[in-house]
Amino acid sequence: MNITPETCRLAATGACLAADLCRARSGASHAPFPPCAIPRRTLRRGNSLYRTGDTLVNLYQLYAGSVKLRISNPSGAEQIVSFPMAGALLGLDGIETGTYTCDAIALEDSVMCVIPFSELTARSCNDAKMARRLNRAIAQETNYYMRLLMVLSCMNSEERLASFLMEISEKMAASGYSPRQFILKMTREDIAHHLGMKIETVSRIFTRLQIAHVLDVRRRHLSIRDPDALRRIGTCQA
Amino acid sequence: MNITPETCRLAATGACLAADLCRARSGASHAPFPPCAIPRRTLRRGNSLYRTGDTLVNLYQLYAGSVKLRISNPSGAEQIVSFPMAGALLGLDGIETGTYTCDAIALEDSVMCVIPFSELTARSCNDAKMARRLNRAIAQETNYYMRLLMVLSCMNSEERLASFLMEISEKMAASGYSPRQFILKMTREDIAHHLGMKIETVSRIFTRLQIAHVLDVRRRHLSIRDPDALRRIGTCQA
DNA sequence: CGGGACATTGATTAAGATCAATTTAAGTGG
DNA sequence: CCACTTAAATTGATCTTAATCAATGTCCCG
Repeated sequence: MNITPETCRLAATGACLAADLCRARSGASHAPFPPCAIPRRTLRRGNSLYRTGDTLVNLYQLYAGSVKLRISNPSGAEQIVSFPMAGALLGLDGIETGTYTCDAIALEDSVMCVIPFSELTARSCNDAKMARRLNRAIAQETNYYMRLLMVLSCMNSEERLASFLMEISEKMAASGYSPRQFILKMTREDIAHHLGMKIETVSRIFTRLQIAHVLDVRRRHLSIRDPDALRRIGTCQA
Repeated sequence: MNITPETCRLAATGACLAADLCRARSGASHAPFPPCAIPRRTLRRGNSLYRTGDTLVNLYQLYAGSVKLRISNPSGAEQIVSFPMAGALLGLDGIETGTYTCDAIALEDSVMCVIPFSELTARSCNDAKMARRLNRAIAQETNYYMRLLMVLSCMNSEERLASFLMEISEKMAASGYSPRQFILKMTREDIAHHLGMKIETVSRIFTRLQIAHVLDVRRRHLSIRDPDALRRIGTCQA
C-alpha cells in the first residue's frame, strides 16, 4: 500500500517533508487530503542508497530501518558521521554542490520515501512553510554535527560511548520503542568509526559498563540497567 | 561609505547573500544596480555578535575581521566549532529553532553586513536563486562539520594542527593575502578547543614543526616554510 | 556442521594529558 | 616612556588513557 499523510506515522509529527510534498501534489493545502501515492524505495541491508560523487536527484525520508552515513578519504580512513533512524531526512549532504559527499548504507532492510529535490525546491517557491521546513532540516544537521564535535573533542571514550547510547535510547523512545532494550544495528567497528576510537576500546568499554551494572550487552543486544548512571556518564562533566 | 554590490569585494565572488539582498531591495534583477545601503555592524575584539539563547533576528555576512563560534555545555566545557573569516555567513546555527546555539565572538575588530532573516526568507519566496543560495550556505556548513569530525576522529594531534593551518592558509589565499605568512587571530587555547587537544600539546607541536623547519612560529606570527610538508602532514594518511 | 565475519580479551607501547614552573610579550597606568 | 601587571605561551617531568599487536572466542548463515 502506498502511504498517505493519513496513514504515515511520520506525517503525524508535523515534520515530514514527504507529507508536505504529498499535500502539495494533491493540490490541497489543508486536511483532509485525497489519497496520494508517495513512491518509496526499499533497500536491503548493506546496500547503498547513494554514494559519494553521485548526482543529487532525491532526498529521502527514512520511513523504516536505519542507515549509516559515511565519509571516506583517499587513504581509506572513514568516519561514520551519523546513524539516521526513522524519520530522518537523507541526502542533505548533496545540497551544497549537487553531488553527495557521503555514502548512505542501510544497516538493515529499510524503506524510504522518495523526495525529488528539484520538485521540492520548485514547490518551495510557492510554499513558504515547505521552504522553511527544508531550511530547518538542513540547519538541524549542522547543529547536530556541532554537538558531535563537542563529544569527540571533550569526552573520553567511556563518556562518548555512554552519550551515544543515550542518544539511541532517546531516539528509540521517540519512535515508540523501549528506550531500555534494543538491538544495535551497527557493528562495533561502525561505532568506533563514529566515535573516533578503536574497535577494541569499544568492546572493552562495553565490558566495563556491564561489570558496573550499567548495561547488559550480549553482542548486538543491549539493555540499559541503570539509565541514570548512563546519563551521568554521558553528560560531559569536564 | 555604505557598501553596494559594485564596491563590495565579496559580491564579486557571486556567493554573497548580502549582495543578493541588496539587489532585491533595489528592485533590479541584473546589474547595474542603483546604490543601495547595506547596514553594517562593527564589533570590537572580544565582543559577541550574538550569544547562545538569543533570538535569531539577523544573519551576518562577515565583511572584514574574524570570529570564533563557540558552543559550551553547562559544566563549562567548550568547543570552538569554527573560525569564520571574510565572506563567511554567520548566524546559521539559529535557523533550526529560531534561537542561536553558539556564541559568536570577534577575534579582532570586525565588520559584518546585516541580513534580516525574515526579509531573506520572505524574498526567497519570489527569488529561487536566493532561496537556493541560502540552502547551499546552510548545507555547506554541514559538510564542513562532517569533514571536521573526520579530522578529530582519524588524525593525531600533529596532523590535526597541520590540517588546521593549511585550511587557514587556503582561506588567506582566497582572500588575496599571503598563504605563507599570516597572523593567527586566535589564542593557543582557542586552537586547542577547536581541535580537541590541550593547550600544552598545541604549543609543543608548534615547537616540533618549527624544529622540523616546516613552520616559523613566534607567538601569533606564523610563516610556512615548507608548504608541501605541511600539506603532507595535514592530509590524513591512515 | 563448518566457514567467516564479528567480537572479546590480554600484554605492551605510545601519545597526549596532567601537574608544575618559567618565560615572554602585550597592555596600562603613572 | 617606562615600569608594572597580567594574560598567553612555552617547557619539563610524570602519569593515564587508549592504541597497538596478538590470540582466542562466538555466533550467524549457508
